[in-house]
Amino acid sequence: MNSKRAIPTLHDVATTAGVSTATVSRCLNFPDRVSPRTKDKVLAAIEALGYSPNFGARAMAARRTNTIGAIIPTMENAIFARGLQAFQEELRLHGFTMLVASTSYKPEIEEEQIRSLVSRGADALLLIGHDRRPEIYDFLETQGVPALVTWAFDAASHRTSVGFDNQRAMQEMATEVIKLGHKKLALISAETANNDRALARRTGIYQAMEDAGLPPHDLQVVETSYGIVEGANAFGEIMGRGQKPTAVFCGNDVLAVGALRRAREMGISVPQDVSVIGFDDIELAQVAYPPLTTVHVPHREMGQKAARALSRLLLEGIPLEPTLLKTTLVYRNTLAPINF
Amino acid sequence: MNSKRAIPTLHDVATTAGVSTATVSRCLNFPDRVSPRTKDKVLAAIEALGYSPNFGARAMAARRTNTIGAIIPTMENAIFARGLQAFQEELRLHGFTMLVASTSYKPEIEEEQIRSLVSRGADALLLIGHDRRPEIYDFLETQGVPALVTWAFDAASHRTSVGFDNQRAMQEMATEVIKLGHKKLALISAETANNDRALARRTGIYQAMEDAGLPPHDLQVVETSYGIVEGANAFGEIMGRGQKPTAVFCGNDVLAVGALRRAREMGISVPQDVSVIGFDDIELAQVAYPPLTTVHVPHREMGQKAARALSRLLLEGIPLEPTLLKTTLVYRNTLAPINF
DNA sequence: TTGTATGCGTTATCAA
DNA sequence: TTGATAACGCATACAA
Repeated sequence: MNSKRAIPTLHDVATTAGVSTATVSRCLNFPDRVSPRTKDKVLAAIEALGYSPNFGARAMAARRTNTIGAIIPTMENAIFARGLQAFQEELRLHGFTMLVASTSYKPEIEEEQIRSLVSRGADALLLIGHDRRPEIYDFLETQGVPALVTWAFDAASHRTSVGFDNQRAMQEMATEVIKLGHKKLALISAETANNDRALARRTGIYQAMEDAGLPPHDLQVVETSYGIVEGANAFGEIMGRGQKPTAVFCGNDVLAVGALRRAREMGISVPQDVSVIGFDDIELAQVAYPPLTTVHVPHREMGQKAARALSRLLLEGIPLEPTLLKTTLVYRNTLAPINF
Repeated sequence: MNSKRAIPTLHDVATTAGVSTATVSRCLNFPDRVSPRTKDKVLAAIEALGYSPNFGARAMAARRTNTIGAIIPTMENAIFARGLQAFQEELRLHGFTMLVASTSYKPEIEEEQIRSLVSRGADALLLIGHDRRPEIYDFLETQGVPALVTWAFDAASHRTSVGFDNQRAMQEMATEVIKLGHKKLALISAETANNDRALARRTGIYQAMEDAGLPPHDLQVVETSYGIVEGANAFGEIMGRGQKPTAVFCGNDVLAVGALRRAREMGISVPQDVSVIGFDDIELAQVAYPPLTTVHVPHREMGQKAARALSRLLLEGIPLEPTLLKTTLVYRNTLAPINF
């Protein structure tokens, strides 16, 4: 009649099953190194008591957790969802569990989350982009926690990454847009302060303009935080000015969808009056109206390869190696030649 | 010149600072119970060594983790994002950390995740909906882990929840739709098998039809898994049949957006030819074209209240109590009277 | 204010 | 195949 039974431990299971704790432990971790008879007894005891192993104790004794942490800027939209999903699925195949944390794009929070996951015993970490204080990398090193950067690829960085070339991807798109006759360009960018992807994408446009003999300085840039509403407002701001662009690049699809929405509200036709270009090719891009012309990022492939690389490192000691993935341009209905 | 320094522990910090481990521990947990002088020494040592507390050891010694687990069906879309964000923000205020896990709407995976989070020492759990095997609740009880159900409110259930009445919400909407003259109704539903929210929403429509003297049996129901594409296909299926409805309810906004897309592709005008109704009122609903008429769910409020309830339980021992939140109907542009 | 000593639940080494 | 036992890193009751 105890109103509060204690939480069952390995020891309780051992007692109930009439064996030693070592045997119970083996039963859980190396089932074949234990006789069928004992195994049955133990499993029965586990079931009867509702035993669940204590992760902390296990981690401490085994010195590993089979857990890999993923730290992403935001869960609020689908940008990272598909890639993470693939990451998790692949990890699972190798016996690892994923732990996610988000940072709201704030470096302080990211550091906090990194420490938190390391402290929780993450065997490795998945990070987005290269941009962070060197102290963090030092910390990870002294803690012996390998980290893999994704969503970006920077040959110059000595940090290994599995990602794509943000600059080049955007540059390709911009080059096409310029070929179509667009000269007056604008960009709705995510904040570039602590975001190397956003920065690289902007640089890509500059580069394309330069290559085409257009003065990069003419690019109208509006930086804004994330969200459909923010994209809409930025678009309104740009189109409310004297010098109206004929093509508006967006740092990602979410901002682009916001832009499309505001365009509709303002009575501006896309792509007749202005072209709008996204980035990422998330599901939203297909269902936007009009369907969005954008840069396709191989999110699933990225997540999967990242998971494989990390698993192989942890399981077989195979070092991480830089992997560059290809992006492609997806033409839908929001981009038209200038002499439409 | 060691290529591999060991990970610093409390003991290392103590040695470096020339104090005992107890003092270092206090320094971390009760900074004011230690003299400024020693505190400085200790903090310096921590900094110098790059020390980070071992969560597992700490959890084991302290018998709590200040961590609350949240288990949601999916992270792939924004349905749960806003609520979770609010949940996390509020938890943070009370000193708790949120751990998220997702289940892909699969009961087996949910059970696995529940065990995993409990084993990780979660002090409490946030769950979505009531629907799960009683064994799970028993397990949580023997483990002493309180769980709070959200996204649903069932007065009949003895499990405490902070949520809204899915059936009533949908019933209200359906009643309005019927008042507008619609008699031929259809529903694109999420799979109802292990989803009490989806089930309740469907029941709500049945109820409204019955109240209005319409035979519930006439409701055309298509169940589908989650996603914009799935919603589109379901809509196509419904509109391809002989008996075309004049109003199509959707189990959530994501499915509805898919329906809108397919309608456009099929040359069907919304709401002139057919009305489309969503559920949830996520950001997507506002930017859909046409903007979606839907049921607004107070996601942020729900997350916040859930966090408060759990914090108070854990911190002050105040028991959880059932909380019913109100939903509202949001009229945008996808619903029109039948004699349009 | 500080230190000592013990225990938390598990794994893993070593014997049996 | 099994059992005894020593870590693992930390918090805390108690003593100083």
